Amino acid sequence: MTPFTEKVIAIIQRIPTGKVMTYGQVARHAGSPRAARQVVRILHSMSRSYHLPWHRVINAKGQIALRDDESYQEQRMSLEAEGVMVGLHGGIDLEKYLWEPACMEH
DNA sequence: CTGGTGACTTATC
DNA sequence: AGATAAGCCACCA
Repeated sequence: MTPFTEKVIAIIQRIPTGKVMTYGQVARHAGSPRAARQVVRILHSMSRSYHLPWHRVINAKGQIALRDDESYQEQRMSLEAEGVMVGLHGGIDLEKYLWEPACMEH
């Protein structure tokens, strides 16, 4: 287990219910602003082994990263169950649901 | 070490 | 605004 992976896991586990984070944010808080893609790989690898709320992690466009897929429906359902309103295109109000661990942007 | 990869991100058309 | 291209980083074979 690498430090970066541990950080990413820790950050994702700290996402509160009803909130979401973008891959870029997770990567930035993990120490590597450009490692969003690596975050994706970690989610793929760890989500099945660890108890990670991967459905609370979305892309920078504020939409569910997955396309029309079973996993997409599952993620969308999970988010709605937590109070996050998801549009037909997986659109999510980042202004409302985006969560920043330290709120250092403002 | 080299190359491949990925649920991304940003910049250009 | 939607599509394309290139960049980017950590991990793995």
